[in-house]
Amino acid sequence: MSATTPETPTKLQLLELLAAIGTAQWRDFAAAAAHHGLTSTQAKVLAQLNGPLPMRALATLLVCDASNVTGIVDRLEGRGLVRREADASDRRVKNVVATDEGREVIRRVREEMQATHGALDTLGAEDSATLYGLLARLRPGMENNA
Amino acid sequence: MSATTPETPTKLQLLELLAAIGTAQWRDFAAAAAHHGLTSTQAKVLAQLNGPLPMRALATLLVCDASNVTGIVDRLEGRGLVRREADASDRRVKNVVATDEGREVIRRVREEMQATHGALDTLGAEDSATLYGLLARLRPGMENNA
DNA sequence: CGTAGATGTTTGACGTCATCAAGTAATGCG
DNA sequence: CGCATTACTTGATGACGTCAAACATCTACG
Repeated sequence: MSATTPETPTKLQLLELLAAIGTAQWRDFAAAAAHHGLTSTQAKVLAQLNGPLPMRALATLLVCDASNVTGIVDRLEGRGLVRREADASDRRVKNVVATDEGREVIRRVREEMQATHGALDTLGAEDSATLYGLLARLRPGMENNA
Repeated sequence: MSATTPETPTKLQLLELLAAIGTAQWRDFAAAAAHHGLTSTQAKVLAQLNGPLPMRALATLLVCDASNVTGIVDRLEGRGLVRREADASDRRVKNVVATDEGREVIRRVREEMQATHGALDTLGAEDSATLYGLLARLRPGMENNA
């Protein structure tokens, strides 16, 4: 057992620790994105684009107004990282697709999250598995909105 | 053992899961803040104010430009959630202090993070301790920036 | 079929967050 | 004193975020 068992933490302590890790990872992500001339929001959008996605779906994923997505995609399109394509079956929708350059940029951003990578490297295989299991149990409850 | 041991996850999987949890918690926080008429940034500032803090220190904590803090504190002060106080020993600095109302509001925001609280409640004492231990090991590496 | 209502996207107005550059005031040290 | 440093503010500018309104297209129902 490489994970020692500390005293049972307060829910508040756990919450605070979770928040700290979350913001640290976010900072790491934002810094890596900035390194490539992207805002964190732009990088976040790019990160969602595994396949073509309608504007509306993007807005839903980002939990923001659809009109907001217009501007973000405009700027990404201006840099050639993304393309709008007409949808075959519904002429109202425009599908957003990452260009080759866009895919490459987001790949590098992920690669360059040094701090996060380094931290994860300190965990052995067994601890990683344990952490993964615990977080996986947390996830569904946290994504259920009110 | 209530935590089953899953297959060893990829570093990428773990990273993605961590990101998902982080954004879910952030959404929860932002929603609770909005419920009290605060932007997430304002709530974040309020959350830092355990004691009096100079503007500059606040900017350092938020990892942003000092000029940015001016506006945020202006708006919080406008709502009576925060006060600027002259520093006794250095007349250049202004210490930001949460008012009673400010403390009350941030207390409620923390209370109302339903999703996060609910998710944490699904973990037993032992699992909480394990998670806490693992995250605590991750934290220092993630906060060391490049 | 044909129109009424729902849906996807964009535009415009507006407020907040973020940066940078410049200005003012106070500190501190030679 | 003089001069660099530090703390805070102001003003310009851009990205994000919301809402309301316009527009085209789809869908359902009579």
